[in-house]
Amino acid sequence: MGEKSELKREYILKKAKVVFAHKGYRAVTMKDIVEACEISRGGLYLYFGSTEDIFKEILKLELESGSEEGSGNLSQDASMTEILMFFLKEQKKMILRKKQDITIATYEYMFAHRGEKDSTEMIRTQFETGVMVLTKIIQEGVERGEFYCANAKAEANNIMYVLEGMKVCAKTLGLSERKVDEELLYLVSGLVMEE
Amino acid sequence: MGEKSELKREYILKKAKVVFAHKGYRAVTMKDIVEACEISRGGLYLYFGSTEDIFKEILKLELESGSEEGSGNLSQDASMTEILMFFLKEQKKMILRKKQDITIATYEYMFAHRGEKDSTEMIRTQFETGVMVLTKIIQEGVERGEFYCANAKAEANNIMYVLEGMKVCAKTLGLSERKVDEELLYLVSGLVMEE
Amino acid sequence: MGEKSELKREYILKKAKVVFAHKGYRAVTMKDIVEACEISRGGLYLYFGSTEDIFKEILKLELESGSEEGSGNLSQDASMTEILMFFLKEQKKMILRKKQDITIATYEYMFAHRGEKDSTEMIRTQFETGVMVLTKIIQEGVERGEFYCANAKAEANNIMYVLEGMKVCAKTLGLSERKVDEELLYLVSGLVMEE
Amino acid sequence: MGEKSELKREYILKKAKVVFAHKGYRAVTMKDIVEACEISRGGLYLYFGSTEDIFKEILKLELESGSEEGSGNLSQDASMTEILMFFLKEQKKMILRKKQDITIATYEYMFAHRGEKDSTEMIRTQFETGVMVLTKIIQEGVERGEFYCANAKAEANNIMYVLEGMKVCAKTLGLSERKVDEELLYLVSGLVMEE
DNA sequence: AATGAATGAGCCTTCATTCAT
DNA sequence: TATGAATGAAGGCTCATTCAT
Repeated sequence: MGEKSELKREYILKKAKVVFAHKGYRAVTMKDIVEACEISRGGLYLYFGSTEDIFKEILKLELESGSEEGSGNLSQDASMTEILMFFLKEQKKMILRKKQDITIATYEYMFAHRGEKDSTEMIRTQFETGVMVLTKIIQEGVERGEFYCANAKAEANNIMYVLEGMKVCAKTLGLSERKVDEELLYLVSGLVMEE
Repeated sequence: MGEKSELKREYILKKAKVVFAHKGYRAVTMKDIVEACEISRGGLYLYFGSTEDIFKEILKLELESGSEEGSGNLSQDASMTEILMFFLKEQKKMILRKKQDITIATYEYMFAHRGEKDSTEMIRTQFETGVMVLTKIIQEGVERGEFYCANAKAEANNIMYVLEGMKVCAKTLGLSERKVDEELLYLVSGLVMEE
Repeated sequence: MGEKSELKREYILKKAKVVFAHKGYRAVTMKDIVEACEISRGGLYLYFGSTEDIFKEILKLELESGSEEGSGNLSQDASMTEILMFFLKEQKKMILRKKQDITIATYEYMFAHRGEKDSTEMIRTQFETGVMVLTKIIQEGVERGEFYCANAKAEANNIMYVLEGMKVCAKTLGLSERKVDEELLYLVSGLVMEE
Repeated sequence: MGEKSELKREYILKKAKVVFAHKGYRAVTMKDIVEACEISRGGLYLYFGSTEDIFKEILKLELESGSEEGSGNLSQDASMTEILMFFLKEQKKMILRKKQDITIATYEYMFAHRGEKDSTEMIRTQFETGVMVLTKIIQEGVERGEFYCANAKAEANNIMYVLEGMKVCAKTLGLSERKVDEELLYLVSGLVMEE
């Protein structure tokens, strides 16, 4: 597979992502993707064998790009509160995002493949990474005297569950930006020293 | 449709619930349910017109039965801590339940019908009821001097998001009983006075 | 079968006729008729074994009632022109009739059973009766010097074909009352002496 | 869809026409056509979405081919009587035709879609064209002194109704060639001067 | 690499007909 | 007589997947 095919793969994934964002995971058919890509049925099969294959790939790219973002843009002498706020702001974006949002498809994918270790591995890793990052932030904050927290790890887990809860609520019940802000504020206010 | 058919309706719902618990919402076909019920194709259509109809009914019964449970079994002089623990223990059961568990199907149903107000109404109500109940418990606990909490409503919301987060994690990433216990303990420990 | 059942038969036929008038012949199902009659499925089968049975019966009654009408209401010293006009006016009613009109159903029935001698017998008889009646009218008119016609039988046939043609056109292409009047007038004007 | 598929479309239409000729319009199922064509169910749906689509197409072709025929084959110095006879002979063919005859299907189609303007448009046009052609023939015949007719338009309409009447009688009651000949002869004899 | 026609399995839905009550 | 639940056949439609070109 030369460069050219690699470009086509990416093209397909880009178009397919839109489809998954619209229709979720289970409802998407190879036909949907073929139509979105405006290529032939056979053509698609040269690159991907099933909607599952395609979605896995999209999900992988999504998670990779996600982990890259988290890093940059913060001046090195930022306070831990600032860093925490930044982390939460990123999460807020994901919770409220509408365009190119494959959250629902991802949940459906995981429901469909629950029990298959390697299908959910990526997501589990992402969650655990979140816990780790938060733990570090909180610990550092405590050490610097910015935060008060008796158990950083537990608090980190707690925050991650809250975020996950809001994510799923946003996609099912709907969630206003105000509600998200209130909740995130509450989380932070539980940590910072003035408590 | 007399008494007899009412029994059959219930029979179908019972069998169908097992199917939805196994396969989620979208993957379930009328054929699946016909086979689970060991009745004829046409026979099923006498009672329900689609998997959606059937699932809606199951969901309604589920939520109704859920709201009935919450009430009883607590002596009237129970401490608010005991009442909170009871509430959380019920939630824990739902988070970890394996048999007859239509959690995944319910999420899929909501994804499939997001945006349709009346389809998600029941669930939204349930969530809001949870918030209200928790708020009352916390307020009463604060008044009695059992709990410390500056903002009962916000804390109640926070707890509900955590519970939702754990519910969805349990169905996707998997969640051990120990993890759930740890988290619930952490939630309670954040409220009780010794803090 | 007592009186009571006879009444029920008639009730069913009355209700079924409305259904056939609405939906034609082929599209009508036993279910349609059951619903129109507001009786049970099994109940209908006690009286009729199929939509064909029912329609045959309706058609028989229709044709019988039709032949009764033709007779009355003309003073015995009416001119042949008047009698012819009366005949054509009756035909016109049938061509333009909208309510309780089973013309389309009848055509569909005959198409479905073409080749079965006894199914179409009634209709053939009706047509031939029409030819005979017209022939008599014309002959008598010629004898009385009211009409001019070299071949009464051929003219009668001709008129019957025109009527049949207008009937089918009315049900397919649509036909205004004016058009029918023009055509009937043309037919009569071809007969009366002033030609 | 290239040339090849166009061939297949035509192949399907050819086979389907036989089915419609045999079974009429309403009774024909996609399965019938699939079997007549010896292709797969899905294969048929690549070309046509319903029996209605297929029949519409067949009808269109039928009417187009019909209008082409009428033209040629008459020497330019033919008498109007000859031209009229030719026209009627063509009609006679259509009235008595047995093979590839979709007359019944066409009536059923119109009954099923009565009231839908564009579904019946083609047929209405055909009828009106018939009237126009006949009117011209008669007028010309009168001018040349071959025919006697006080009202060409009315006579043309009259003839068209007769033809329609015979067509529908042929498909319902049955009509012998002799009967048709008698009637057509009577029509002509009513026009030519010797009257 | 790419096309898109073709296949056949599978689900949805409706109906005529039966039968226990 | 009358009911209406139940059955199973039949037809509609869509989709994943293959394959000749």
